[in-house]
Amino acid sequence: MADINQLRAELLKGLAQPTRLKIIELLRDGEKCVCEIFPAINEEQSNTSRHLNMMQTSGILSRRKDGLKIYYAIKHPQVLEVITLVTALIQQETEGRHRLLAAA
Amino acid sequence: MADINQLRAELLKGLAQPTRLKIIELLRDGEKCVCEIFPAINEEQSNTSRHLNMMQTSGILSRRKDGLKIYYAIKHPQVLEVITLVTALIQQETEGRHRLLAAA
DNA sequence: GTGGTATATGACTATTCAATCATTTAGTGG
DNA sequence: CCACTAAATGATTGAATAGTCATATACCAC
Repeated sequence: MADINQLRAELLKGLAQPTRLKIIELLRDGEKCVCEIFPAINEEQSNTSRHLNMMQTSGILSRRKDGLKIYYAIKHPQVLEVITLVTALIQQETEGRHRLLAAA
Repeated sequence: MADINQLRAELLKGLAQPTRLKIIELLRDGEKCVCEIFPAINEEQSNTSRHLNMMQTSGILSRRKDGLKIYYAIKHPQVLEVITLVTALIQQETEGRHRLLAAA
């Protein structure tokens, strides 16, 4: 019996990192190769490659080979929905804190 | 200008851990005190306390004091929606892998 | 074949994280 | 005051993580 929370945690860990979130944002408008991604997010090629590989393994990204280049893309639209929800959550939190500050 | 991806990553990190996900599952049916939570998830009191504190700080849980006891609860329903999405994602992934295996 | 470009990987470092045990703090009731 | 219960915290350990640099691998064109 695979521990569902273990699987959930692994998937979520794939999203819970700023560099990886930057990559996902970049891939919103379609697949890109590594050579496009790493300059766009201003990270080392090797570091970018590791993050991409990690997200592909955990099912967040898909990978397509075309000659020399390897194209990565967001595999499931739900990933973007998760980010939307998280963003809304942060906004609510921020508003809550502002309300507290204003009341103080 | 606060880095939105930094904030998103911090929030997601609060969810991306099996013990914390177990706690969230437990809190689905309402607030519980630490003394109820740690035996239910079979973790040390101190470890449970750290996770609870961490999730409260990152805005995932709310905290209420009542005498000796401290009650934690899920603060925003979106947290549960995120978990629902992630679960659906995992299911799709698992199905995809089964299809590949069947085809092989 | 050579040379060049794209990606992945090995080795390493510094940091963060989860967990444990012992202790402390805070609240309750006698 | 004391004894007791609930929760948090200091100190520590081992494992995981993100990042870097150098190198290896894979593919293409000549």
